[in-house]
Amino acid sequence: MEPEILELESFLPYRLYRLADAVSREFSRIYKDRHGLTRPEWRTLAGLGQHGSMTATALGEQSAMHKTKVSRAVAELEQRRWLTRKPDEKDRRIEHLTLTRAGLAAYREMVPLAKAFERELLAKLSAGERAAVTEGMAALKGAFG
Amino acid sequence: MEPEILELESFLPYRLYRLADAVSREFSRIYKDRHGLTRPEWRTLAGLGQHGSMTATALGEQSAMHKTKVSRAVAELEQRRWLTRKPDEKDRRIEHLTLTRAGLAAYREMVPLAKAFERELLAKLSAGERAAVTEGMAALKGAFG
DNA sequence: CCAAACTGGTTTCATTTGTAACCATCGAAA
DNA sequence: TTTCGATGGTTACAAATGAAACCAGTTTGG
Repeated sequence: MEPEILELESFLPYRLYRLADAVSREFSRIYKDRHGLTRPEWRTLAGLGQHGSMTATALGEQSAMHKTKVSRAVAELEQRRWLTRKPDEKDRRIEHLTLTRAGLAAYREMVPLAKAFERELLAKLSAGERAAVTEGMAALKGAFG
Repeated sequence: MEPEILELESFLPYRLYRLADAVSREFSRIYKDRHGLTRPEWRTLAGLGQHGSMTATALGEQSAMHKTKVSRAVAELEQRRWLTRKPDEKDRRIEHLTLTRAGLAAYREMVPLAKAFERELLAKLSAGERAAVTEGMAALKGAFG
């Protein structure tokens, strides 16, 4: 019997990973080069900018990060004085995280850059291709739960 | 002026990364749980299984790995006696890597599992969705170079 | 022929990551 | 109330990673 061969280049998990990695790496220049942020730090900033105030657990859920990543990212952003922690009144295990003025400023500076990045990427696609991207990703996401 | 907000959940780089990570993590069980391989090791195995014999540099190009990753993966697989190195006759810097019988056996065992994984994932999609995935990924890949 | 530039590959070091253990606090049940 | 299991979050430790330095060996240009 013919030995089976797997063509890595067309193997879905590989292609998907490679693509995400390339896009992500390119995008990371926006927060890494500019402010020396790591990805978890960027996501933390993005989460808090978007929602105003969150707990570490909520951050982890929203942005799909392990709690240790969140913990370290928060610690770093706190060092920079980009966010502050406020203990919860009722439950003393919980801390509410909020961006400081400086953190908010950084966030506001980065949002347009992020949007421009996405826009420019999508602008290279035809309308049909954009639709395919949207549909394909939604389908995969759905298929995966 | 209204402060701009970025919705992380619908931000393309984030969604893409998250999806790839989920798929990749799930797939990794096949080589990690079964043989304790890392991703670079799996890719090395896959590359050699597919092409028969390659240099480290070629491996890196084919499977998008940094040369240090290749170097370490190769060293580990050599330890396991899953591959051997043969120096090039003409150019003594180069080594030709080939799977041993044991390496090939592991490869042959994993290929059907990998294919089944992909097949089952795609089976959850409609024909149209599958087409969308294919088109969308190709478009993004093209847009990115 | 020889120095300089380049290439294949490894090693070193600092950083990032994941797992598991951990500490404190809370909620429920006896 | 006391105890026990869950939860929010941090820390410790080991493994994975990336950047840059490094060591051959090879090519190129003078």
